[in-house]
Amino acid sequence: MRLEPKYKELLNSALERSGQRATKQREHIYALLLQKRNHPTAEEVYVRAKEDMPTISLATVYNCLETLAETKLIRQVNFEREPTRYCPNLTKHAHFYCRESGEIVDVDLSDQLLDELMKVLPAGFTAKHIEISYDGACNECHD
Amino acid sequence: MRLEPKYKELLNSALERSGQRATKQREHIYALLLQKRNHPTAEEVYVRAKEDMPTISLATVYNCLETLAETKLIRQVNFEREPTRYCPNLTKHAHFYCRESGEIVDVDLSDQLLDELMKVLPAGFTAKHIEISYDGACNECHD
DNA sequence: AATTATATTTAGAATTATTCTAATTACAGC
DNA sequence: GCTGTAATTAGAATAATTCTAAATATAATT
Repeated sequence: MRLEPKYKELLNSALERSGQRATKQREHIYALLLQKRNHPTAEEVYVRAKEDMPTISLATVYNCLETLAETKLIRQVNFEREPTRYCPNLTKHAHFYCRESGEIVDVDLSDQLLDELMKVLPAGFTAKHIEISYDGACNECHD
Repeated sequence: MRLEPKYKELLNSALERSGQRATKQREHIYALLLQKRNHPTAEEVYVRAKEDMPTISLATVYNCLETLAETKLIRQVNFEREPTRYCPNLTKHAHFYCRESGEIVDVDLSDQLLDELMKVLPAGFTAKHIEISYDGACNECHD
């Protein structure tokens, strides 16, 4: 698993900015999220991480994911109370959860649409973030 | 705690439709959600329910909330992995979570806006439901 | 109204994702 | 190469929720 220079830069500067160290584990987990972008759970990340780094622990996986999320390199994705999933796509997007296949797909959102969503807030309310989740059937699972 | 006839009707027909029985506990929990619409957690519902019905159990509270959600009389509301909250507002709306006060406020959504949100889905995708959550500061908590 | 069948409630145990703890290891600056 | 701090690790702890099996309530039938 190679972490492209571009992302290595991103990781290093994000960690430095928040006063945290660059470690093998953090790099490995970041690389693996970037390489296969299928919104894995912590458990799934753990399984994948062990392939190349057999001594890594589940606690470390949680710690690394937490650090990456804190430094805004990845996003946490939640559907109801299912295990949290992780997403390295930093563009503005929503998530579509297919009830058939269980797959999660990114849905791009325009600034304009996000703007409209902000405008419907009552007076005096200011949102730092909007989270949008669709659920239904994806193109492969025609219902 | 009185359940208005209108809502008693709603409850009874929803339960009947799904082949479930009308019980004191279900009615009580539904009434209490309608009476104070502050998006309580199951634990909070439990505390409130015991005031008038001291022998009710937490498991029953969970069961009743589940039944009410299943029959679409209430909605489950989730923020990240915090405890699920319950909401008897059946109009199309999003939720605003104030990080300061912890309060959750309903935000009405127009059909038009929901339509636009549906339109940004990739071809072949059909959503049964869209869940929208804002988080930031409410009017009382000017940051 | 009594009988029966099924659904619901209940208390407590079990589960599951996640966080915490304390000891060990790694890293950065001197 | 030391020294101090941060990160990793294994395993225990936590917290929300679900499950289990027995007791009770409700509805349907006689």
